[in-house]
Amino acid sequence: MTTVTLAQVAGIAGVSTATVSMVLRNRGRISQATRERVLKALDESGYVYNQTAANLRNRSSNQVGLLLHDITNPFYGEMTAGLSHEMERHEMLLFLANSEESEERQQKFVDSLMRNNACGMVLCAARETPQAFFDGLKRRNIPAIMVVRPLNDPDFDFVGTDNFLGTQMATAHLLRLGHQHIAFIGGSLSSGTRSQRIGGYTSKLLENGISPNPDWIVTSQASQSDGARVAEMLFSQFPQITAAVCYQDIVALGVMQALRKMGREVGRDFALVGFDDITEAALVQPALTTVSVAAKEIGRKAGELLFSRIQGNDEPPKRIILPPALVIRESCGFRRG
Amino acid sequence: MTTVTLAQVAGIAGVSTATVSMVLRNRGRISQATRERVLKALDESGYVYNQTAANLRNRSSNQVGLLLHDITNPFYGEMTAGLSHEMERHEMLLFLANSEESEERQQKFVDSLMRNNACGMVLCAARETPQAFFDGLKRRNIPAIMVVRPLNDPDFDFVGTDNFLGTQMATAHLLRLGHQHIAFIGGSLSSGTRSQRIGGYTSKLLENGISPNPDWIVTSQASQSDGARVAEMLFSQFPQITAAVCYQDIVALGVMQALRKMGREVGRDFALVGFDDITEAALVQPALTTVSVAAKEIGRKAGELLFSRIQGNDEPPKRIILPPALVIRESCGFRRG
DNA sequence: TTGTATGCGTTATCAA
DNA sequence: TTGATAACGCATACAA
Repeated sequence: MTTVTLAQVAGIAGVSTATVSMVLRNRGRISQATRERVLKALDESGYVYNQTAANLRNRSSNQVGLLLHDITNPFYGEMTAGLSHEMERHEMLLFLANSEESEERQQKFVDSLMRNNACGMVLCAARETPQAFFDGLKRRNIPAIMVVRPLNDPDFDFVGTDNFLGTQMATAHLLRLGHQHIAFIGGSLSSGTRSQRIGGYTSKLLENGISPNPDWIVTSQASQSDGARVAEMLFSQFPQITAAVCYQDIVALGVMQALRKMGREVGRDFALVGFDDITEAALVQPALTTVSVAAKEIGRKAGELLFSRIQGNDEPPKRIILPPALVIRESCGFRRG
Repeated sequence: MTTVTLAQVAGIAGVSTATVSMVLRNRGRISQATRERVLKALDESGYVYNQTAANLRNRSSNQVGLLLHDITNPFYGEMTAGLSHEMERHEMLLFLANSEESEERQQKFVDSLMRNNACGMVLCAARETPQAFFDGLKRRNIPAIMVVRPLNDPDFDFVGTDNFLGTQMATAHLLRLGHQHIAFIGGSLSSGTRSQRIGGYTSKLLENGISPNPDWIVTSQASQSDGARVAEMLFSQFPQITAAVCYQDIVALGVMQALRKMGREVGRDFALVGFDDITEAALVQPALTTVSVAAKEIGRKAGELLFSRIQGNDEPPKRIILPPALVIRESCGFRRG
């Protein structure tokens, strides 16, 4: 399979490379006759456009990067689908990398993007990413959109959800149903997202004259099993708790498991709200009431914004905060006495 | 941010571009003195290697593509993580695209990969992909590994799981527990994966002197609700059925629902086995016995194989079939009378 | 409307 | 051990 070049096509069509190039990109004025001749030669030769050469010549590219910390998390799967769809619309290619929360892998990916002349990126940075990483990014002067994980640095565009409002809605829902003893379960101490979610939870409690009990706010890893473990400890120590707002759906699923094991029935003896609205939330029994954050939409919006930046949009950094929605299913049951 | 080139670095170091290039890639013999001088210049200048130019010059690239039909499916998320990890080990970049089962999007992605001079790809093709697509791929003569969805074309490498063995194991398990009336529920008629799974089921029945009953093999969409619908019809017509092998866990969950509604208790009156080992399988009550497929491992193996092909390995096409594992939980109960 | 010639940033071949 | 220089395949001034 020898590679066919513009020059060879030009040879076949009996024109110059400039002409072929112009036909290819619909630029300049080409007579109908030669255009057809070129098109024919293009077709016959089995020519494949060499984007690499064009990129080098143009000092540009049509490749963007997406850095995630955990692609196996269904939430990010959804988000990726949204971004991917948006990028395809603009004929751009998407590089994917999974940092697995490693700062080193993350840095390697970004360096690789730079070497490959990517024209932009969407990042959900690893948890303990040092500021130096972001400073480096700014120096590079390449469009970069941060997603999902809240970031202090005001110099970056950001697309995410309103975590604070989300848990406010969840907590309000539980309060409306008559619950007074509401726990908050999940997330890790160093998570900014978690801070915001706890903020929504505590503020709504206080609004209703309930002072939050620090013992009822517990951390957990992002897994079902750890959610179960943590919940079991919590509920055996504080049996008076009748409801919980969970940091994530995955954790909520674990909490469900623990409650069942302890002989308590979710939806009757206990009310549970999750966060994320992953697919499983609708599938478990009882179906999980949760806060939906439109992961796909985050991806789409990030893609849209990134594309506009690549096109040269130099407005000041934006923060796009998508409103969450409470999806009421069965895990909170009905109003209590 | 003006881009620094090799030539500029060479200028600073007072050497030629050839020398800088050699230092950069540790090729040729360079004296310690000049090497250090070049390294220093490289560092001071903030030089960024231009992979695009190198690729053009070398007629090569370090970019591979991954085509999926549904990245939001957690199974493919896992697989992607496995592949991504493997690619990173080899300093390769991974392009991702989501066909959403559209043949057109799929073709566009592959074309785009060709234009961008990708050096290989991993594909899980859309369901109704015409043979022409695969033929086109072969003509391109670019390493392509097929994954997960079984393919008839023997010219491609394939990595997937042993669907046949999986349902054999599931069926054998039910037979061991004393069941004689075993149904097969789920999957769509056009699915090759389903054919294999049905093969495992029927062959194991026959091995045990039971002739499969076509009426007990029913299709279903990949949703809980359709699984429930289909199961209800089946069981009300054939109440003698005491066990079922399901095409997918999602379907099995629906079957559970139907059984419950009909007053039959899974794990006591009925034995159920799923396929996939999705997260919910461990969660439902009773927990679902299922066939587990190592998605991450499929990704890893596909990456390994792809890399070897890129390196020039031209052995005949391989079929890597990873063994599934039966995960025994509670949905089959214990041995029957 | 079309052709000529040059450069994008590397690498590799040859000389020196 | 190092330097000059010609590709790699395309795009675009500029000339014709």
